Amino acid sequence: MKTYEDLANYIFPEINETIADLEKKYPARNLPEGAEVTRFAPSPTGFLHLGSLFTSLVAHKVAKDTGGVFYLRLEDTDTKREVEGSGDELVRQLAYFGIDPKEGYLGKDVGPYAPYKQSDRAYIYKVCIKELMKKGRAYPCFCSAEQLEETRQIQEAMKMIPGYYGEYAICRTNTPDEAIARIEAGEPYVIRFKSMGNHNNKVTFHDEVRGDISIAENDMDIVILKSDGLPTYHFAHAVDDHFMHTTTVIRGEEWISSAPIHIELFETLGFKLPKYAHLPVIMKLDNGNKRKLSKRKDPEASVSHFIEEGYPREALLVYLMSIANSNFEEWTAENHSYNLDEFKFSFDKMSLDGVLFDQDKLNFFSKEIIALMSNEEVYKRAYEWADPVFKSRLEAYKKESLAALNIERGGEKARKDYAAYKDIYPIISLFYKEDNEKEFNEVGCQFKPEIPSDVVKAVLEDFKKSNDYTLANDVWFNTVKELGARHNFAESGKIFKQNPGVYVGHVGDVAEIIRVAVTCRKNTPNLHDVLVILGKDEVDRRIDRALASIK
RNA sequence: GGCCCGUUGGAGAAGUGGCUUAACUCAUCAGCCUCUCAAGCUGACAUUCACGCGUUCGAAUCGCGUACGGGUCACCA
Repeated sequence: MKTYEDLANYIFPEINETIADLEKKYPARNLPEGAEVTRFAPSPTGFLHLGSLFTSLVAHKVAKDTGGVFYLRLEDTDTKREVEGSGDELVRQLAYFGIDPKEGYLGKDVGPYAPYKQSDRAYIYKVCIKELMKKGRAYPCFCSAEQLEETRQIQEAMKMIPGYYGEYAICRTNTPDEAIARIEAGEPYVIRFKSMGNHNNKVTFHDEVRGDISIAENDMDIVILKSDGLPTYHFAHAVDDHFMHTTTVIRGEEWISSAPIHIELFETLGFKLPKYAHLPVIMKLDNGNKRKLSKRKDPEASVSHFIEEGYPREALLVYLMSIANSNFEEWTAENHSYNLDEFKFSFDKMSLDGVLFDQDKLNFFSKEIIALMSNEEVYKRAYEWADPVFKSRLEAYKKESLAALNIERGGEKARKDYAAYKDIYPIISLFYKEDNEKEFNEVGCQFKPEIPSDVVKAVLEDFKKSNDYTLANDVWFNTVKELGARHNFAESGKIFKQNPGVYVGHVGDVAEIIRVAVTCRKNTPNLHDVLVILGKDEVDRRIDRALASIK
């Protein structure tokens, strides 16, 4: 007649340590009162999700604000879904956004509570499971997937709660002798937790963002060790967050419903329950319905999308913080700052329901942030982001590019042309000869059809002669007005409208003729700036080209 | 379907029983400014807080019910 102790020793002969030994190995952190230990615990199944960036931003911020520790733990227990190399990619992308854990799995283990990769922690989980088994709170289960599915169907037909619990947990009543015999016979098995909970009782826990939540107690004998020898999320969460001394578990709200499992696990293992903060998910509107951002359907679900589009890291962070704390936007206005480090985050300023991802708002913040940078900074960042063609232009036309990026930069009324680095090239390509040539060949110079071509010609020829680049903008523009007057253009749109039939057009039309001739576009930044940056020779060259094209 | 969470304008929200004729930001629309664009400025945009009933002298704020939305019910996290 074998005991559970015998069973535990039979299954885990190599485990000699106990939970008490682990406690000594991973002692409490030495941190001041109030310092929070948080973590980001992604599974390496693909690239960083926007929601994960959101969660890690908050976790990082909480640790930073309180002088605590933020670490990264890699939850790679699902070997089937694991994507090769995505763990390192995750770390890299996080770093791009300034979320740089000092501890954890950072390409390699860094810190005193290593290993930080769950697949390297099998031994630790087994120590805990062995102890649980000795107490009769864990047992091997031999039920096959088919068997499980069958009972689930029976339960559903009887309108019972589906799952492995109570009388349906058939393996929990196996004697240690039976269990050993079946293992000996080579039957595959998992280890389940023996729950003592009662579904009719409620368990209440405190959530940092939602307040008290009460849910039915857990009564499921959940799997804690899979047949591949790795733990399930629930068990790994309890063990790791305990031994790594996490003080606040920050995770998505999809975990709320499994909190009772975690609570029972912590209690049974004799671990102190951490604080919990369940964050709202980021959703999008799809045919009038809110739904969670999906990595497959929505490019914006993946953080790499924003990197590819060339959004400044600050923009995304500021946008996410505006979702995280409703008072953040007011704070930025009052303090004239987008510096997240100076802002104090708090859980009770967090919205409770899932927010819709708002591209317009992101663009708004991004335009503001780019407008606040120096032209050198924008140049540098655009260069880092650029594809080979844009890169080569930035190199070949460094002076012009910097000048173009400097047009109406700075001050309260700064231009806000760019929401992302990808917006820059299409606008400033007018300064690049090759691109302008291409544009000329494709669209030519589309002058206003109302203005006779001999007038256009005359204006351009006159402009070539009379234009003075050394004048300041307003003075220069007066010379344009005078030029217009010589060719019967009104000096303002108002005068033109008041005297129908008297003029060929007004200054605006004169400016447009020059603009179109020089840039092949109807919309550009301030003409004077454009001309000065291009320089007399290039402007004359383009005007001649335009003149030659007029029939 | 059970359980949990939520519901203030197109979006994010402030609001914690009288100060609310419901802040602020984005978007949208209109006007101004203006050489076009981008900005900037001014104004418009919820007589109403999902709906119903109730508590109260008084409710977006409290209670109950209904509806709707989201989450979750794996050897996935």
